[in-house]
Formats: sequence, structure tokens, C-alpha cells
Amino acid sequence: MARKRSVRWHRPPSFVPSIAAVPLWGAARRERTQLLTEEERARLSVIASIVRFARGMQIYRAGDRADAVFNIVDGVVKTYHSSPDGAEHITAFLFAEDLLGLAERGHFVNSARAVTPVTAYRLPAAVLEGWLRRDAALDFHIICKLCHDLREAQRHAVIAGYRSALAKLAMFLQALESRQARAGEEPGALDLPMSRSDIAAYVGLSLEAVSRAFRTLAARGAISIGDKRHIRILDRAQLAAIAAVDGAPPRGRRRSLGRTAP
Amino acid sequence: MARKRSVRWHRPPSFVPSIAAVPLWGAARRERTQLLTEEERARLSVIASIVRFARGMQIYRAGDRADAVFNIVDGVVKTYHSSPDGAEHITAFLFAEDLLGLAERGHFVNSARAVTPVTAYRLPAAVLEGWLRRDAALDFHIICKLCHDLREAQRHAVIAGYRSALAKLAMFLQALESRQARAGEEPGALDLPMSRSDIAAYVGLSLEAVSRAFRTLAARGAISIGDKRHIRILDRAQLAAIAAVDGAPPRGRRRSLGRTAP
DNA sequence: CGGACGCTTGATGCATTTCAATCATAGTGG
DNA sequence: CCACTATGATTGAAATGCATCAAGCGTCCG
Repeated sequence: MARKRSVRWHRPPSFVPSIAAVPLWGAARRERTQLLTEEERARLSVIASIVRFARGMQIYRAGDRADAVFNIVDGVVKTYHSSPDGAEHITAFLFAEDLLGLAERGHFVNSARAVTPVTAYRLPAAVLEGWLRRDAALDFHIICKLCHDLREAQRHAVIAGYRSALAKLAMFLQALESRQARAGEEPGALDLPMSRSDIAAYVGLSLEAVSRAFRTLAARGAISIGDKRHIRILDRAQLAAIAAVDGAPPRGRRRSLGRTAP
Repeated sequence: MARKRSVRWHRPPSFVPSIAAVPLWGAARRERTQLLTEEERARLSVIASIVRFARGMQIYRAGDRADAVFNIVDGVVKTYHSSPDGAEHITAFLFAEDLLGLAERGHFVNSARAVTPVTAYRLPAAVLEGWLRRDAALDFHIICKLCHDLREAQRHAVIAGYRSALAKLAMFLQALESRQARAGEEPGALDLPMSRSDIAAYVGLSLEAVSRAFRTLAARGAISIGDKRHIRILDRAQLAAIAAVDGAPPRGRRRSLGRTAP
């Protein structure tokens, strides 16, 4: 237990639900800000129960009755779709202060599993829905969070659409870093709570391609690899260049339908 | 003007804003349902103004001040990110009853362009935000819509992450069909309002690969290609099989961390 | 009618997948 | 406590499939 485990993605558990996101309209200087007021958090904590999941455990399965929403306190969760042939496509990695448990007509649309040991609040959907129908302020905050998640999902789709393995990994690392920029610990130091094959399933590559891309980035001096779970970003500019230059499909680019307003 | 233009994605303009999505918890039998009440729609129409865009016209640009949200009445819109080198990654195609104009700290996060002639409502963000902060019922409906969009974005990411061109196109066509399943016109008949290169930029392929994938699907009897903008799905099962079988990355699949609750 | 644009089709090269073997790490039980 | 084994990660060699380059065709619009 004295073993050195640099667990950057673990946060001291706050004792009320909390949700963080980049604001929609308010031009705050901070990247992510707490969305809920003290009063809202206190109120949510009344109906919330704490649940824990060991590493690798299933939190819910696609198709299950969606009777609850989860709010992560600590740890990392992945949500994924399972192809009929058993392959798994990861749709998101979720961290502290994220919401989890997207439903469609009363059922979960994807499966969720703990990537690290996870602590979370469990909010019964029935109670929550009642509140959402009545409390405009709470709703507004949820809307902000959903917009945030929507932006993330769109960015994910862009990453997955890239052709170059290097560009995919570079963008993935950039995205991860911007999330971990929270507690001002050593800049450039990145924790990778998820496995290589999780990364592969997220960006749309084979496990081997991810491994090779890591080496290549290191060889070019963009990053350095310490532990398999810990890397350091050495040359942010180069990383950005790799993500951008190598990110585009056809290069010459003849714009299609480039009209502008008359 | 007597020219036959089967424009399935055009709807008779309703004269109030409307938003449709698959419900979260309510287990309605209908796929998409109108989310707004008559009263809400009437109220929104007071602040809404009608705007029109010709085919190919820019609706807004990433980085612009996000002073309005759009609600499509008729036509198709694409939202996209421009890479620095000029390539364009499409994040979504939007149809009638969709919302448009995602903002972050007061600015649009992506650009939007009309794929067909477009009619839309323009809702000033300032007024809308005021209402969202006060009206819980309206908020709840917006939340449902955002969850819907979030699911779509996740599905998009999965499509983009596929390795096979055939699987990408097959999934794209399935997604398109499930959206057009509205007015009960000929089942299996699909309109493709967007160009091949738009499809390519959406699924993450080269234009040529998309073209070849269309042929291959037709050769296998899964679809038939009439006009370039109109195809017909002949063998839904085969299309689904291609999307599934060819969709997965490594084949043998050894599950990782497959523990279940004790 | 002509030009531009979008689409198709062909040939080639290369990046990634795939297959396969080895290495490292962590978790387990003797 | 340490060896043992399952799992994850790396590395190499070969093959598939997509991107790319290039040319030709169809169609819409001026």
C-alpha cells in the first residue's frame, strides 16, 4: 500500500454529487467549472447512494432497464457498444464529475465498465425525472453538461475518422491532457488509466498499431514513455502538428460548393 | 419545375418551431416524437424568425459569436470542422425538426452549411437562455433532444472507427434509413441529399472508396442504385450483416477484463 | 453549347491489419 | 515469499485494402 501509484485521475471524494463542464455562453476563464449550486448538490445527495465497482466490473449492460443515472466521484469508466461478433467499440471514457447512464425509451443504449476502481453516486431515474420536470435551474445545468458531452462525442468522431494512426493517437493524447489539466500537477505528465487495447477500441485502430504509434511519437521526441501507464508530453507543438497535418483525408482539397452569402 | 425531384427530406413547413427525438424514458411506440407542447411551440414562434439558405451556403462559421440557435423546418444541413490544411470533417447531418448551433463559451464550435435549400427558425440565444433558466418543462424537452443528439454522435464515432469501407457505408445507410422512416413512403427507398464527398468526409473515407463501396454493395445485391441521389435497400439482412461482420477490428476476440459481479 | 463540377473507374504504392512469437507485468496459489 | 500463469504489451514479417494519382464520363448550370 506504500506502493507508488501516481493516480492523477483519482480525486479526494467530495461528499455530494458534482458535475463539471465547459460553460455554453458564460465566458468563464476556467476550462471546466462546477455546474451545480451548493443547494442543488445537497438536494441530489439526499436521493443519491454511493456505489463502488472493482476494476473491470460491469456497471450496466446495453438493453438493461435504465433505472438510474451515475455520477462519478472517483475512477475511470468506459462506455461501449458490443458488436455481435464480440468486438467492442468504446464510445467514451468518463472521469470524476461526469454523468453516466444514457437511456433511450427506458433502456441503456450502451454498456459501461469500470476501467479503474470506481466510486460513484447512483441517482434513481424516477426521482431524477420528477425533479427535471420541475426544476428549471437544475435542468439548465444538465443542459450545459449534455452540450459538453455532445462536443466531446463529436470530437471523438473526428478522431476516429482520421486515417493516420499517428494523428489519431496524437489527438487522443491532446484530448486526454486537456481533461487532466485540472489539479496543477506537473504539466505534460499524462496518466493513461486505460489499456492499449481500450485506446485502440476508442480511436479505431488495432492494438498493435497503437503500440507502434506510441513508439513512433517517442522516437520523434514528441513524448516520452515512462511506465506503460504514464507518459510525458515533451513537444506540444510537434504533437499538435502531427495531429493536424496528418489528420486530413485528401490533401489538395478542392472545396465543394464554396458559396458565401451574397 | 415539373422536373421529378423526389425530395423525401422536405417537409411541408409547419408554422411553429418543432423538435423531434426518441424519448428517454417514456416507452412510446413511435420512433421519433414531437417534444414540444403546442403552447411551447407557440411561445417559441414569437421570438423566432424565418431564415432561408440556398444550397451550399454557409449558415455560421466556427468561432463566430453564437448569438442564435437554429431549428430546421425543411432541408438538410451539415456541421463540420475545418482542418488547418483545408480538409473538412463532417460531424453531423441535420434534418427537419433538428436543432443547430452548439456553442462553447459564447462561440460556435463548428461550422454549418446548407446541403440542400434550407428553411429554418432562428432563435436568439439571449432570449432562449432566459427562458431555459426559468421554464422547467421546456428544459426537459431540450434535454431529451440533446440526449438524442448525443446518441447519434456516439453512433457516428462508432461508424468512423470501423476499418472496412463496406461496413462504414452499410452502417451509414442504415442510420439514414432509420431517420427517413418517417412518412410511410416506399420502404427501402433512400434519398441521399448529400454528395459522395460529403459522405466520405462523414464516415472517414476517401471519395473514391465511397464510390467503390456503393458499387460493391450493389453488386452483392444489398442495394440498388437508381439516380446518384436515390438508392433502394434490397436486402436489409445482408446490409446489417455487412455492417456487423465487417465492422469489428480484431477477429478472434479475447475479451479483456471480463469479470462480472460476484 | 461549353465548361465546371461531381462521380466513376483503373493502376500503383504504402500504411495498417493480420498472423505469430516473445517479452513484461500483475495477480495467484503453493 | 517466490515461482507460476494469465493477461497485456511489444516486435517482426507478410498480405490485404485503402489512399493516392490519373484519366474519362455524365450532368447540371450558365
